[in-house]
Order: sequence, then C-alpha cells, then structure tokens
Amino acid sequence: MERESATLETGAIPRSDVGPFDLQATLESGQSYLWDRPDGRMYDSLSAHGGDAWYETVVPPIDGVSDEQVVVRVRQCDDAIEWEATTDPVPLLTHLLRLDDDLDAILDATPDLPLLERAYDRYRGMRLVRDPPFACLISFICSAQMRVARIHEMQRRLAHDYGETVSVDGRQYHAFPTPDQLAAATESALRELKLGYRAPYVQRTAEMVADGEAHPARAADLDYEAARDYLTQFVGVGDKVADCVLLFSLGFLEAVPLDTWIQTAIADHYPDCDRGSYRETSRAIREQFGGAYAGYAQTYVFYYLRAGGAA
DNA sequence: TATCCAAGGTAAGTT
DNA sequence: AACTTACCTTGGATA
Repeated sequence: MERESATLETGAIPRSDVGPFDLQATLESGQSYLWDRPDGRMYDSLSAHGGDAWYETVVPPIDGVSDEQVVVRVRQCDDAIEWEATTDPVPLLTHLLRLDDDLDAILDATPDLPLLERAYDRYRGMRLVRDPPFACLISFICSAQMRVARIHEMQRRLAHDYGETVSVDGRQYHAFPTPDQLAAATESALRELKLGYRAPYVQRTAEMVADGEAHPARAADLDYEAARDYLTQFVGVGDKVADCVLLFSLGFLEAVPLDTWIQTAIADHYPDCDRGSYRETSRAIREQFGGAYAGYAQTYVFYYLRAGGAA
C-alpha cells in the first residue's frame, strides 16, 4: 500500500486570526494521539517549552471539511502558525484544532474556581481537538491503564503496520488504518504491537465499524447521554472512553471524562460531586464546571494535574 | 538486582 | 444495580 502524493505547499495563519493559542499544549495534553513530532520529543518533557517544534499527521477525508487525505505539518511561531501540507489545510486545521472556538469567551463563561483559574492561567491558549472519529475511538480504547507516551506509541505502531504509506517530498508518512485495514488484523498480531489485553477490543471494534454495524460518528446526532450510551456498544468502550470520544472528536464540549486525575481532583476539591455512579458523578462535576463547556475545564485540569502543576 | 506498583478502564462474573 | 476480579505491558519507585 503505497501512494505517491504531490509535494508540500507552505503557508501561515497569522496569530491575530486565531486569538490565544498554544500548539504544544493542544497536541501534547493527552487529547490526541494522532500527531507526531519529527524531532522525536513528543511527551518527552511535560513542562519543557515546545518552542517552535513541528508536528505532523495524515488526516483522512472528513465530511464537509476535506474530501481527500491530507498530509499536514504545523508549527507555532511568534506571530503565526506555519504550515506545510499537500493541499491548503487552513479549513482542516481550523476544524482539527478548533481554531474557530472563541477561547476567551469560553474561559470567561466557566465558574470562578481556584483550581480552574490556575490551570487556565498556566496553559491559556490550549484548545480542545477534533480528532477523526474512528482513530479517536481506537486511541482511547488503547488508553486503558496506559501512560500517554505509550498510548501514542501504540497509535504509531498501528499506523506503521496497518495504515497506508504516503510519500511526500521523499519522506514517508503513515496514515491511521481504516476500519477495514484494522479489522483484518489478528489479536495476536496486535498483541505483538504491545497492545496487551486491548488487542481483541481494537480488532473487534474495528470489525464492528467495518461491517457497518455501528460507527462512532453516528453518536454525533444524539443527545449527550444517549450518545455516550451509543458509544459503549463498542468493545473496550465504557463510559470514560465514550466521554473522551465525545469530547475530543464529536464536539460534545460538555463531556467530562472521569479518569483517575479528575477523580483525584473530585476527591480533593469537589467531594460533594462524588455521587457513587459514573452517570451521577458526571452530572455533578459537569454542573460544577459550568455545563456547556465543562469539557474544556476538564481538559485544562487534567493537563495541569498530570504535568505536576499542583505541586 | 529483584520486586512491586500504577498507568487517562473495561468485561465478565458474583451477590 | 452495586461490587470484585482479571487483564498485557513497562518504566520508575522501593527494598
């Protein structure tokens, strides 16, 4: 599977067009595992300044945004977001990195809580991402009981072994595998990629999507809690992973994935929100974090705590 | 050097 | 419906 593409075009998005933005925080905060740093320092040092590092990925066609596969590289400079891509990626980057969000308005709309204030101050400019749904679903199935650097490594291996190889300007890029490509994998082969007990989950979920039995994108048409229930039909997907897909791919900004870090934050800062069940605790913390944009608050708090910001 | 532990949880079995 | 337990693998902590 190899395809020859055109060469890379180049361009830039002026900073003044997008408002507050932090590319490193956006792409290394554990929301997306689908980008790479060609300098090999992805997740190397949580707090080290990413400076003007390049990030790159291969994006599948996305309905209403781009009708073809795009190889895109991006980096943040002082006065612009520079890009290199196989076709003009500005609408695509706007979609993937939520450059169309009015971040100041969103942060202003969240409640005045000390923990949120500190997280927002530390990483102001971080955006939520809009990952392609299938890749996002697989990424977070892999995330169970795993460290972020290893989740990222798994996705790299999946792309390398099962995705299309694209050559651009003499360099090779690996697209994330399609449902068909991943459904054809065997459990033992996926275990060799160090997926562990997640291997059969990934294969069977890919098969469900490939067969047309269900598709993560279909959850976008449902109300929030119904959408979460819909996603849990996939193998290896419980409430937490479902919330991640809703938040990081399908635009449900109210979703608050209850991971270990947020559960710690609830225990330490918002004990009244612990209602026993996922469903009720989720409702409580969602309300505590301001409702419609609670997912933004969750993601800032997650990154802040995981990066040791509380220390 | 050996052992233990936890990492962005979920499925399957029990009560 | 709530509660247990097993599950792959590995880097870093502890003895």
